[in-house]
Formats: sequence, structure tokens, C-alpha cells
Amino acid sequence: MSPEWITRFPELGKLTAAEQKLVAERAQVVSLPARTTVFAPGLPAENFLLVLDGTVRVQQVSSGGREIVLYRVTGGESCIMTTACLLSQDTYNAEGITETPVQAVAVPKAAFDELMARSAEFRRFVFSDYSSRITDLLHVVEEVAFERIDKRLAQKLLERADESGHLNATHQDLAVELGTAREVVSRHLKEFQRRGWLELTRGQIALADRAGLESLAGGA
Amino acid sequence: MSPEWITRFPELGKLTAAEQKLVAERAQVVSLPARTTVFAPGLPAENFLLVLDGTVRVQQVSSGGREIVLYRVTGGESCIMTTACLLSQDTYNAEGITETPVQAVAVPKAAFDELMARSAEFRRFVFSDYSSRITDLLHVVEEVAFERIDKRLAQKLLERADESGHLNATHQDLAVELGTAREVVSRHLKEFQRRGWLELTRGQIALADRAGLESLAGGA
DNA sequence: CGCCCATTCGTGACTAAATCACATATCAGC
DNA sequence: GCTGATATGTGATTTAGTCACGAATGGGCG
Repeated sequence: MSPEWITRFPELGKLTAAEQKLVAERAQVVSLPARTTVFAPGLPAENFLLVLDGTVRVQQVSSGGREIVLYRVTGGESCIMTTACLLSQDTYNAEGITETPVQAVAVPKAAFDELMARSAEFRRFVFSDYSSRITDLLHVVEEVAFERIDKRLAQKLLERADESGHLNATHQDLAVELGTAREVVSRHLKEFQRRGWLELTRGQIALADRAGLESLAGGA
Repeated sequence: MSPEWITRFPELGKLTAAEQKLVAERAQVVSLPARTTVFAPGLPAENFLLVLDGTVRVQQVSSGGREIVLYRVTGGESCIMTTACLLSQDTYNAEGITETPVQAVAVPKAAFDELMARSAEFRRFVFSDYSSRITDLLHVVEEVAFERIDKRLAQKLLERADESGHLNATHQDLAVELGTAREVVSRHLKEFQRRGWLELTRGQIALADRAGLESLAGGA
């Protein structure tokens, strides 16, 4: 019996019946409310996690208290950071927090190892996830090291707004997205508003002129 | 017959005789001169690389032409970035360059896959390497996003100087290490010199007061 | 030797970003 | 309608990055 959730992971659909059975027997579906810490420095990571629904935000915290969002794990993806955490002796200070209620499948380490041993498909799945995360991190490095804040902010606004151009986020939230200070975000937002690109209200932003933002976010 | 180089990788010494034979038959030892591009955007990565001797510098290049060093691969380590490159569809713009003459073992993809399938030890080795690289990248993000340039420069100088406190590097080289501009490095170096922490000559730096640099590099 | 020329380094002027230190504003709940 | 928590505004200052140069250094060569 393969569990119904496995259909969420096309790559895992290719596992043999026996392998799917292994997953079905050993894995547990867990539900987490929003704003739960999934992993953090210090906490041991004992499970390999597959996200079914919702999003987990992975971010890094500095000694000085500042934060930066590294990437998000959404439905159909796995969070190898937890396993990486397990394997690396080095203490690292990334943490994972659910942004929405999350449904996930927890595969115990032993079952994870067994799947890695038995299934080439499963290995491919895990590796491809590792690669995506590395690409994500490279992207973050590139952005913080080389790109201007106004451009990055415009990109984030476009990326995180819904279809109607709405976005619930405080200036502080956006500052964490970009790894900068709240004041810097406030000033750029105000400038964007002055240009008629958006409307600001407490805790939310409404895009008024996507094209304007795009011109800044794009090549320029 | 296990090849003599396998002694460089303690983790691989635990492979069974049959597995070591597999490696011995399929892998090739390659020698690369200094300043060879090992991998780069566009170049397909066909081999899993184990570095025996020398160092490979992995860095990222921005569209604007600026660069930043991500990490180095030295003897006894593998360069999973090449394999990550293979697996990720996303174009990513990191490149690997030998800094010294390098001796490495190239394991063809097919043999790599077979080893992954057969050996738990080999998997552990590969994963541990992935994890180290992720930790390296997290460290870079943390530094770039949150730390002051003078502190990072002091750290780099201490890290890269030899026992006698000597260091061959142009200001431009150090700028690439930190992902900043040459002028910024020049100014800080001059200030360090003014404080009597080092001596500057064209293309090289001599540390004169490690304690001074450490006080800046450390907690402060 | 002295000249050429690429590389390396120095520097001023300016813009952008981060930090510090507050003042204000907005909203939810009593 | 008051209060406290959260969110935003803003000036002043420091640090970093950019631009546009000019000067110095040192190896090769006629």
C-alpha cells in the first residue's frame, strides 16, 4: 500500500512497490501550526522531512541579532538542511520556521538510510534537492554581495505579492528577507510610494505600478 | 588492489575490497597545473572529483564582473559542486580554479553512481562533504550580510598568512576574497599599516602585530 | 642602462547603505 | 477614550561602494 501523499512527489512515484511500502510503514505524517520552529541550532534533527503543504522558511540569524531569509521549502520539496545539520559537526546557525500550517512527512533516519541504500530514484531525489538548496544559497550570496538594495527590494515585492498586487508584511519582515536594516527598507519603500509604484498601509503593501517596479528589478 | 592514494581518504579506507577495486579500475588520477579552470558555468561536469594535493578555489562571479571566494577544496576533500552542477537545472555561476598544481582523482559518473548504490561508507563520505559545503556557504552568507569589512579583512589576513606572517596577495586578490572593491581593501590595509599591524609592499603583506589584528578580528 | 608598459596601488569626490537615537503613528483590547 | 505593543518616520553620523583619475613599481628588452 503506497500512501496517498506519495503522489505529491513525482520522483517518489517511481519507487518500487516494496520501497513505497517501506516509506508507508515507517514514515509519519505530521501537522505543524504556523510559526513552529522545525529546526534550529542546538536541536538535533532526527528526521528527513518532506513537505506536503504549506511553507517552511529557512533563515540565518547573526550574533548581532540580524536575520536573513535563505530560502523556502514548499509542497513537494524536502528539507535537506535538517539532514545536513545532522551530518555536519560544525555548528551552524540556520533555523527553519513554518510560515503557514504545514503538513509534512517525517522519515526516521534509519528508514532514510535504508531508502538511500536501496533506491537509485530516492538518491536522485535527495541529491536533486541538495543541489537546489546549494543553488538557492549561491543566489543569496550573489544578491547580498553584489546587488543594490532598491533592486532587491523591488524584486522581493514583485515576488511576494499575490495576484491582486497585495502583500502582508511589515518593513521589518522585508528587512529580514533582504538581510538589511528596517530603516533602509522604510526609506526605499517611501521613495517607491513617491514614484507612485505602491501604496503603504500599516503591515501591508499594495502594488500600484508593477511595470515601475519591474524596470528597477530587471536589468537596471 | 586498492590504489595507494586511497589512504588519503580515511573514510574510503573503510570500503570493502571489492568496492576499492571498483574505484581503482574506473578512477583516473589527473594532474592539473595551477590556474586551471576545473569547472565553470557552461562546462559540463562529468566526473566526481577527489583532491589529493593542492587547492581548488571555488568562487562566484557577478554579472557586474565582481567576484567572491566561496570556499576552497584541499587534499582529502571532494568537490561536490561539480556534481551539484550536474544535477541542478538552474544555471549557476560558480567556477572552480586550481590555485596550485593539483593532483586529483576523477571518478566517472557511472562509477560514482555504482559506489553510491553499493557502499554506505561512500554515501556517508559524499553527504558529509555536501554538508561541509553548505556550512561553508552559510558562513559566507553570514559574513557578507552581517560583518564589517575591516573585521573580515583582519580575519582573512590572519587566516591566509604563513607561519612567518607573510602573505602574497594583491589588494585586488583580497577584495575578491571578501567580495568587495579593491579601493575599500586598500584603505583598510593602509589604516592597518598606520596602526603598525602590518607592512605593505607591492603584491605582498607582512604581519607585524598579530595581536592587533586579532583584537579586531575577534569579538570586537 | 634606461625606456616601455602592464600591473598595482593611492586618493578625492560622491553615492549608497548601515547604524544610532529618537519621535510618531496606528491599532487592539480593556 | 486610554494604554501598551507594534509599526513607521526621520535626522545625523559612520561605513562601504563607485567613479575617475594619477602615481609608483618592476620586469622585459632594445
